[in-house]
Amino acid sequence: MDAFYASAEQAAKPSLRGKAVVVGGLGPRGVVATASYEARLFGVHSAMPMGQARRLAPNAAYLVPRFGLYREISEQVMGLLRELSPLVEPLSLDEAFVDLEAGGVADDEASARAVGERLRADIKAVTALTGSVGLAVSKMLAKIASEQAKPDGLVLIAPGTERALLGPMPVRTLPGVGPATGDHLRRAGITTVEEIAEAGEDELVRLLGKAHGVSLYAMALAHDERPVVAERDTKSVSVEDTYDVDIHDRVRVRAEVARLADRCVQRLRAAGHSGRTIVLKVRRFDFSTLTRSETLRGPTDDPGVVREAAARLLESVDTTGGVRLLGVGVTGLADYTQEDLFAQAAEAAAEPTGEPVEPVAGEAVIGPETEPAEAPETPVERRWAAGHDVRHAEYGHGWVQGSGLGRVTVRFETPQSPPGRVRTFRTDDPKLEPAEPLPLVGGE
DNA sequence: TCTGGGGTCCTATAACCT
DNA sequence: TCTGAGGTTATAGGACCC
Repeated sequence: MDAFYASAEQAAKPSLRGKAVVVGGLGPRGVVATASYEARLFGVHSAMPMGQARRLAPNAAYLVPRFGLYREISEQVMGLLRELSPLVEPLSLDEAFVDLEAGGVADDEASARAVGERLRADIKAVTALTGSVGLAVSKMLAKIASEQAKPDGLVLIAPGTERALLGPMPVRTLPGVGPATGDHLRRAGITTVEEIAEAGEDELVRLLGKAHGVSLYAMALAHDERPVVAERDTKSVSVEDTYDVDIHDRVRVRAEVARLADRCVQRLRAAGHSGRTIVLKVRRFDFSTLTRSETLRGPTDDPGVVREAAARLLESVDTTGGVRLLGVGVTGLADYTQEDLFAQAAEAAAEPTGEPVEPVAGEAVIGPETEPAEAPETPVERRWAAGHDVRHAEYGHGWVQGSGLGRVTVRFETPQSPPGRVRTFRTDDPKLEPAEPLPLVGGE
């Protein structure tokens, strides 16, 4: 999908069509998730700090991501892909590989092109959004083709032309070459795919290590036999938060870790998993990041157990100087089964820990004397997140354009309406309530 | 106003086992 | 008994991807 989050917001909000739209974290430490093509003209791009984006494009619309909406659209598109082949490998909400050969829908260039164009038309009809299609003999080349096809296009790499096409491209084109590997190669005088091929496998292994060297050399020769894999099992579940202001208070750090552990377990359970290894992640004030992990004797999905392990891990970390991010994760996942529970209970009974599980009381732990004046509590008013849908008793459906100082500004429009009017209300206006996103297509 | 959140995979090292 | 080769696990860190 093209500029997926931003395009979805433009489809939902007629007044934003043709305008610069930036979707991402709006806090002081937010980064850009997606910029619309209009915003990209100002130099805004993914992963850029929001502050920088605002300097480059001060008049763009800045919105918080709405994953629920994106997930619904994603499922519609993945459904269309599965009509083409059982072998569909999603890479993210907005990207997937499809093995057309396995689907029996394309066996030559012309039929592949026809399938691709029909798919693009179907995506547009079903979602009101544009998608791009890359067609080639391997995953790597299909991906490169789809990048070239964006926005709203289709590119087919004809068999036999791969090496010639790849040769002059920068090394960063190849999957697995990021900033670090790119620098590494550049220092060795290698800047194009051609030069990787000329360097030879031995040289690449010497530069980058065994696995990376071998695979990169193969990619440079356009050799990529990786199969399209439909269902890949989840290997880990984690949650993390970056704080608007570094946390110095150790008591507060402990409370946050307990909160994150609970959230992580919620997600773990929702996915029907339990896990054996607990991981704590700490990013300090200077952006240095460290992880600590502990492997239990058996898998768990017990919040108390995860909380305790995370708390233990925290005790081995020095947080003086302040903490910017905390995270808690679980790996070594097992399917949640009744046996696991019994085994766990038996183990717990057989292995006295010496102290009972101390429930962490979240907010209650934070007393005024432990909380320096650095983080003023936001008043207990309703939060109106920029971009979220609302309904007003008189004016109907709209979305939050901005809020602050006890006021919230709403634009009243729907995916099918013309661009709408803006009105401002008090944040506690009883006629205003949060609403679900409306369908982008087919709404009356 | 520098730098999110959710993942995957690879590497190195140490401990332990055979 | 000592030494070594080689496997598996646990742990920590880093690169990369969207």
